[in-house]
Amino acid sequence: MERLDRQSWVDAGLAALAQGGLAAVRVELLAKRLSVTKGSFYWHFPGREALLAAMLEVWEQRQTGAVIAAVEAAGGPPEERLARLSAALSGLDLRLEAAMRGWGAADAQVRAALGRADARRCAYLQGLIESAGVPPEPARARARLVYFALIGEIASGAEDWLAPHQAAMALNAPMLLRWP
Amino acid sequence: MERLDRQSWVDAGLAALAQGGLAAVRVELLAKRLSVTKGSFYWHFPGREALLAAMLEVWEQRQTGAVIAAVEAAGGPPEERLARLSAALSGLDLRLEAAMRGWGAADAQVRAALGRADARRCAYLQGLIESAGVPPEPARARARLVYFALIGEIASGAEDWLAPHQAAMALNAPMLLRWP
DNA sequence: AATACACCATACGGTTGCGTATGGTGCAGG
DNA sequence: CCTGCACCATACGCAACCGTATGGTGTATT
Repeated sequence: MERLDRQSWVDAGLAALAQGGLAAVRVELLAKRLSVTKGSFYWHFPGREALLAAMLEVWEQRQTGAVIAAVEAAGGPPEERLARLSAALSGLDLRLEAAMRGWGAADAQVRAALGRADARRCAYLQGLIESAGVPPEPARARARLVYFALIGEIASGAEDWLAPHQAAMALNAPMLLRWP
Repeated sequence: MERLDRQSWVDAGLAALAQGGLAAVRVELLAKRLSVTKGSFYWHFPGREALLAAMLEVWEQRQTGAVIAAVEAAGGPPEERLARLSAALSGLDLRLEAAMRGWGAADAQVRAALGRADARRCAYLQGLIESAGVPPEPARARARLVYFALIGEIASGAEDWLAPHQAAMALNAPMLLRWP
């Protein structure tokens, strides 16, 4: 008889969110997934809202630096790191990232968290592009372009976006790091 | 006593979708918005699924060519049209576009429609970039970059994305249309 | 004027999911 | 051993929606 803790419910909630969106984050469904009943949930949380808040908090801590970590893990010079950005994304939970955007459409606090994450990631990419010799302002514009292109493809809903994205990225990377 | 037709329900459904996502497309809510009861709805449609199908169909007809039309409306040479792309987006229902992505996460038919729209719009942008002297393959990669960056910002949930996007676009347009 | 039909109101049943109340169970410390 | 607490099961009320069944109302037609 494995006992659960708060974190188990948060993880299950995030998994459900990633798979089926906010509508799939249902107390009774998660209980079934965890082989447990609602009684457990309402001991750990006062209600569904508390779970959602905890999920958002955990996501912000875990996933905010994810893109940054992915690029750094690739290593190498700027050209290589940027070109391999998409390749390094395989390890991330991209469905969760997409589901967060959908959630944000209906919740202002989620939108705020998304805005913070986007700002941090864009700032990092800007620094990366600057390190290739591009001045701050155009680097900022290019970072925005690269980052939101990635977000857009993740949110596009296509199943096979990764390979086309990598191909396009390989062709675009030289242009993005070139100056003037 | 204004009588309603099928189209009124479809429009109300799309408006609700744009505002609150798929979860906001509820028969009784739309009825209240239209100052009518469910009895009207179930006369025009066999059920909720039929409304959703009709909504998808209408969206695909109306919104597929929207980006293309927006760029063409801007007019001028390629540099200008691309730079003004974001400016011409003000007239579109971008919240609906974002909500469609969220809907697509849970419905394969919606994903298919989104894929068709994305392909058409990317192909048009590719042609635009090619007309500036860029060869097909890099033009294809750049079109993908520009288009999904737009989708990403629309789906980002931010309220004030338009101005930063326009600023970045103005800086990026010369780079995107330049060859080699 | 009577009828037919398009359109809508009303009232109901069924399902689903949230939240609550309360009782059960295993493991700790005394 | 037994008592207390952390954790869970069970059972229920409640509200929101979907869909159905059926009756009502205005307008056009003959």
